[in-house]
Amino acid sequence: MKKKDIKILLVDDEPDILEIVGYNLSSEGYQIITAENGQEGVKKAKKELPHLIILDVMMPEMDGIEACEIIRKNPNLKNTIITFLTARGEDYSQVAGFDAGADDYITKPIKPKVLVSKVKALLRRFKEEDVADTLKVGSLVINRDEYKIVSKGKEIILPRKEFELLSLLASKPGKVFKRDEILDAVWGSEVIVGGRTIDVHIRKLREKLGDKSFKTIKGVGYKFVD
Amino acid sequence: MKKKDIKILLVDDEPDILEIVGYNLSSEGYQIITAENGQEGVKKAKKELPHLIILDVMMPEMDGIEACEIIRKNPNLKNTIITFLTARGEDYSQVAGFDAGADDYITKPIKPKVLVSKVKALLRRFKEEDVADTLKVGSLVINRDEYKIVSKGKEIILPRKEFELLSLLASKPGKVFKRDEILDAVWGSEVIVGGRTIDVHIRKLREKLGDKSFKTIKGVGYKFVD
DNA sequence: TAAATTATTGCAAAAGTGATGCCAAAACAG
DNA sequence: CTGTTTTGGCATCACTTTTGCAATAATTTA
Repeated sequence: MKKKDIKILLVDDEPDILEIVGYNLSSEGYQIITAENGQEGVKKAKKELPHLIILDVMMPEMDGIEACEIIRKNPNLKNTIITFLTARGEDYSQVAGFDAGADDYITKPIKPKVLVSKVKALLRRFKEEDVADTLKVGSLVINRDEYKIVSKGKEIILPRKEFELLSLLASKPGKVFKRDEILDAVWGSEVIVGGRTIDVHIRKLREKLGDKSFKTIKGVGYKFVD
Repeated sequence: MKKKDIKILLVDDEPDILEIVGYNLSSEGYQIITAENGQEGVKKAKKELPHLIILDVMMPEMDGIEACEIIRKNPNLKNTIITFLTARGEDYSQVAGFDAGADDYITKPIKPKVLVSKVKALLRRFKEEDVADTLKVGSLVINRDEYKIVSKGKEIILPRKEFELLSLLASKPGKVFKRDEILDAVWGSEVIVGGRTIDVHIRKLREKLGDKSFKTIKGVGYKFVD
């Protein structure tokens, strides 16, 4: 994974901090996303699935601790690195922070050099392959490595064929896949299966993920919409 | 083992000390972790498995001596180097410290140059291979060098194949390893073994480490979850 | 346009298939 | 000789596929 592909989410209510931290990290080549309070932070974390989150402890609306706890509960963010920003001497914050699931903390005042090297150190955990090969479509996250999907925050385990069918359809939301395209991709060109087989699998997916996600185009095939 | 991979845990209740020592060591390229009291120190030591721990003797909550004793009892930290920070002239501390299992001590006031060279000297003991090559996953610690694992505080000896299988699966918790990936990695691509061999080893691991840690994805492979 | 015909898809239950768990015993290695 | 690894044979269970029919939509015909 290249530096450019690494997303860092910055959450702080002070624009100055966002500015200085953001500047230093983006000039290192990282992709920076910012949020100005805990709620926005949580929202963006879920949406962007960043690799590292830097979270100010003291914030209006929702403080960093609470945000951290919420983020950690999301199965897609379980492995995201979270580090707190705390004023020096705020003992309490640090302990509570670790309890909430933080990986590290950075003390203010911030020294750019220290910050950057800390971030590098934290990200070093990720080897290239460690970054999950995930596909995100609407409220749906498909994780090919772990062979699981997360829909609306809930993990769902799918059998093999259903998983592959879903992966195919969700790979291009809106696109209509013809029945023989589906057969080719999921079942392979050699295998001969009856015509009703696809319907049945579509039906299973509809049961598990909701009716409206899969649309039938009569005489043609199916498509996935989010 | 590279410098960047060496973790040093700093435990001191004075932020200034953490600051100055941390700064000097991290600019030498070491990875620094800090804690502000003994309890937090012990917690982080267990979590991070640092290679060197610098421990202030006088601290609220839990003093350095006590922390040191606790740390030494943990099988995963048996070989960690522990050095005390003591005010000059505190003879008593030094003696008690060695009893508690410390390897060295550093006297305040701290001179950066002395500190850095002392740390280097202490770490020099480690030849590259000596640094325990451990992998920590949830309540499980895998020590590739010593060919043993520690699960929930208990040491478990595993036969070679079982150990390698576990290492592989635990190297990426959550990731599904396909049967042929497993065969390739554990048995090697030349060796041909029957299909039931993997099951049997998985079963052994389940017996020894608990059922729920290993999940079967039918038609795909296995994954480890913590 | 309405009704009838035909093609296409939805659905549920049943049957089929194959992968996995498990055991006991053989082969192997130290 | 002891503990580890591999194998083969079943039993089982989960997933896949089939099948037959109902429902729906498209097409034709009156």
